[in-house]
Amino acid sequence: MSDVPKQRETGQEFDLEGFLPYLLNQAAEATSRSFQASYKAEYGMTRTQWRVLANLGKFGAMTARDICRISHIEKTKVSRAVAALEAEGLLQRATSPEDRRAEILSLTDGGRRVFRDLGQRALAYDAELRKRLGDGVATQIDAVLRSIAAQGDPDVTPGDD
Amino acid sequence: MSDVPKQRETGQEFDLEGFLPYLLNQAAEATSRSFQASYKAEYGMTRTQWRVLANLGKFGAMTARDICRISHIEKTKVSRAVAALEAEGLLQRATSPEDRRAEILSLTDGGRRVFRDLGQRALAYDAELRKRLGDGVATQIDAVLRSIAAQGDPDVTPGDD
DNA sequence: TTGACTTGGTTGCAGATGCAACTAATACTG
DNA sequence: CAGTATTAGTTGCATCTGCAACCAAGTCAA
Repeated sequence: MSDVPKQRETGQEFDLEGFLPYLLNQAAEATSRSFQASYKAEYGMTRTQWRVLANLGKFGAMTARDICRISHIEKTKVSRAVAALEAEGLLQRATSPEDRRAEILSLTDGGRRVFRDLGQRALAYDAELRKRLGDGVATQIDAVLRSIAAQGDPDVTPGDD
Repeated sequence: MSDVPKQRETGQEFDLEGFLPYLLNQAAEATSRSFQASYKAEYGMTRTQWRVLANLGKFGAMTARDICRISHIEKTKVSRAVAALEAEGLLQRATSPEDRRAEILSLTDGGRRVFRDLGQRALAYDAELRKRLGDGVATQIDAVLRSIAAQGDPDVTPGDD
């Protein structure tokens, strides 16, 4: 950690604008932010809430823990998002019969309705974005991003979303 | 805003895992987080602080406003990061002679030292990541991400980092 | 010069987050 | 079955962030 293998200062200089974490963040923020308007303005939802809802909408009922695993969102965040969504009547909890610690989460009818609405918007937004990027890129980008997300750093704790 | 053009529910279903904002966030968080250890553990710096420092290190003295323009980080965030970095003795301010509202920011020797150190680590981290991605991808990804960051959404406010 | 408007930066405040500590239910192990 | 270690979720607390309101210096125009 502290034994940087004697890099000559004259080696190469750091270029912020070519630094992947930086570029990824810029791109991620730009897109998330612009789509954010959809769930924030109309439903007063948080990014995390939208994601939790999206996961439940997409994969069906499951526990908070499953959501953490699938989405890599930290459990605290999920916990609070679930509480908020429940308060809004968008999702329900049911103690798992097999493990009374776990709660099976599922969307209510209202939740599903919101999911359908936002899902359609997301689809439209995504399509538009990909169209601008061009087919060639659009088809490759997913795999690349998934790969980066997975590798990020091999030897580091799970982290969150 | 509320006139979703009659999308048949039966059209196509929303696939969270193919949603660019989602994928980008996963990738961005994964990389940023893992690199975060470098500046957080050793220098107790924040992501924003690291970015401000990186910008100053890379582009030299400039005003907070310039940093906002270049990095798209929101001005409040920059303001606080600058205050923190100054408190740590990593940067200095000097009232601009031409415009006394503006402050020319520049790294101190200590700041430059930290920049060199973190810059080298960033370089190493980035190189490793790109190596794993493979040359083909690595050379294209930058342009794509920049394009996404720029387009994100054409008609939306500047936003932040 | 005066008064209205813009611009560089800071601050107040209400959220949103991360991390560690904590509760409750389970799973092991002898 | 007791006793300890795990695991699902929640909560306290100390930041970090976003947005709007707010100064102070500048600009512009009458």
